[in-house]
Amino acid sequence: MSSRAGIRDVATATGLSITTVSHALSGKGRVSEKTRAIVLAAAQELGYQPDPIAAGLASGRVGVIGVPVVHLDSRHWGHTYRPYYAAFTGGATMLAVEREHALVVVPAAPDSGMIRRVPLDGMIVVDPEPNDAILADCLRRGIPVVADGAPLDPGHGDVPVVHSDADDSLRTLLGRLRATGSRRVALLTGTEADSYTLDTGAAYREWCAATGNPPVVEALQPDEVPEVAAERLLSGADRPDAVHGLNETYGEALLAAARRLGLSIPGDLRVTMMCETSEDKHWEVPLTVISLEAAARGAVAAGALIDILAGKEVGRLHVPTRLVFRASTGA
Amino acid sequence: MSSRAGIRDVATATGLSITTVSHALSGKGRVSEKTRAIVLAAAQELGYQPDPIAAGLASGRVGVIGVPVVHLDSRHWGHTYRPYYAAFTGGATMLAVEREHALVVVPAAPDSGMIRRVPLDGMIVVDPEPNDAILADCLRRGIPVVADGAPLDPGHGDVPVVHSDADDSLRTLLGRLRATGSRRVALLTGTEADSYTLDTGAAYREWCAATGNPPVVEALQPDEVPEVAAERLLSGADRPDAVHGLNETYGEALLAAARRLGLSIPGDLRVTMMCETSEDKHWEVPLTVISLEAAARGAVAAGALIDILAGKEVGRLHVPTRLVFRASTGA
DNA sequence: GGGCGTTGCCAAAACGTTTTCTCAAACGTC
DNA sequence: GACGTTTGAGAAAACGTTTTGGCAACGCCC
Repeated sequence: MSSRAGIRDVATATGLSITTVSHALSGKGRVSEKTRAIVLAAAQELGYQPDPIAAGLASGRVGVIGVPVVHLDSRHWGHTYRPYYAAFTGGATMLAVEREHALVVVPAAPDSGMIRRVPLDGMIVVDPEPNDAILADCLRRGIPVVADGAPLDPGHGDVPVVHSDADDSLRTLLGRLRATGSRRVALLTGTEADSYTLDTGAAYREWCAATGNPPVVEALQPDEVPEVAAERLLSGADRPDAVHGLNETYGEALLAAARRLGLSIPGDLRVTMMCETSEDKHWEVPLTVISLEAAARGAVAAGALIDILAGKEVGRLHVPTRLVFRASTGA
Repeated sequence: MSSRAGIRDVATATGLSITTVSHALSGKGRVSEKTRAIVLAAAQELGYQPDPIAAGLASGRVGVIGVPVVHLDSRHWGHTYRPYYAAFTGGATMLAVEREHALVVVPAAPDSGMIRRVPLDGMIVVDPEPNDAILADCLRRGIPVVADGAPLDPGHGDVPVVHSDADDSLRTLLGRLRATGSRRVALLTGTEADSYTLDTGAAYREWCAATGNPPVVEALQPDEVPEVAAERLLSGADRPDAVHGLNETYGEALLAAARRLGLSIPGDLRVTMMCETSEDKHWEVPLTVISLEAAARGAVAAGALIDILAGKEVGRLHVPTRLVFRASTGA
């Protein structure tokens, strides 16, 4: 009676075989209703809890999928990634639980190798870099991976990717600003080299080149708080008449800076931003936002991964961006 | 050559036994340097990665500790818990990695039973409730637990707890406000029934009763944003001359409301708050804050848990609160 | 050269499940 | 009553490691 009860104890307690107990509890084999009831009662009585590790070894599956989080130590994490990750994992968790899986978030430095030690059936890698160490770890370990966002280099050919049309939406948004009168549409961004920041910057510059909008990019300097950069952008000589914030933190910084400088929105300045968290904040003006729909993306990624684990083929994964025009852009 | 290489493949490739390969890779047994080099080379060559599940079953340890997150769906989560959890898991992760463990965050509804399926050696339960379902799950499953914060009911006798002196610090803080002239020190809080909210409220009321400060408590109504409650508190007839915010979200709401109402800080109003995240934000006034030192608490909890897993006894766990007086209280 | 500790390696037994295969009994059907 | 088919249950083989206990071989000391 020292250690916990195992399936063997349930078997001997009921006088049945281990096989029958396993079948009765999992509902897999053929077991009469009467026997099943006996087993259930005995298991309850003994406080039997199947050992997930042993079950995992035998079945080859542990029912756990992981999401590595890698930017934890960077300042950028708090501004850009955390809101996205929070929404993403929320959506992924809901779907995973629906489908009898657990989702774990593994804070992991790319080189610590920790990710290799965690028992997992599969992994969702968010915004992988061109030669992503974590992604490589997973593939080497042989566990299925679904990627969120960035397309991958050809090396990892067959990793399904949840695609995004964020660039298209950004162009649509900027185009609308320009079509309704804005002549200096600026971008408030960061200097980090992650793919979201880079892609957004590139899309903005391309759009400028294509439309004749003067490219005005203000980037946070290292160790600078967003409000300072926003204020610098808005107090220069050629003040922009519209600004898109890379994320909600920067967007709110724009609001704060405008307030401090006495600029009215949308009269003196139009403001838009990417926003992944709830939009019911107490902004002074309803904001035009573009959302990647992080929660939906998480759910799609988790669903695809669980499909793969179940042996199903997955098709093209895509979550459309959502674009909402509100008063901060005059409509 | 179909599936991944196992330890057996390394053994046959080198002509050594499985035992020797295991010893060479783990550094546990007695293996000559020459043999070890041969094994390492072969393992590298074959891309061998030990299966964490099999290793876990054999050794009884998977090297993973978990932190369940349970409030994800509540609005309160975003205001109060998320900053604390973020800092806490950050500290816990750092320490876990230092000591060769991985930390996973398990988003778990208390009744979903998911927590029972994740292979774990131990768990850190943050702010457990009086009859905490997750805590009970862990104990039933027989895995060691360390609790953060709330003392536990006697049922779970021997769970180590990271203690806090938040109540003492709050009394010190409030006392200082009163000693330096504040006569109506209010509290901006929520209506949630979690232990942090309840304990803070109780400590405040006790302090009021003991000192004669009129108890002024403003609580967010359900579905209300903090700014609205803050503005209500500050625009009433008997406006308080100092307010303590339950968390950084509420504290910032107080700043926003004061700004909107044209109140100067600390002239018209002193503001203090609990704050767990970085304090280098761009507040208009340097703020007096009280910090539970969430990151340190996470590290202490993780360290204690790993000690327990290693068979060591742990003593009393305590992380002192940090109290910093700044300009928002006139000092 | 006998006793004894050390070194280097291995065979085999765990670890606690799931799963496959087999088997007996019960039940219909002609 | 012989012959499928279905039902209920069990024996035993995985699953891929770690760990225990043992066994030679070697060197050292007296």
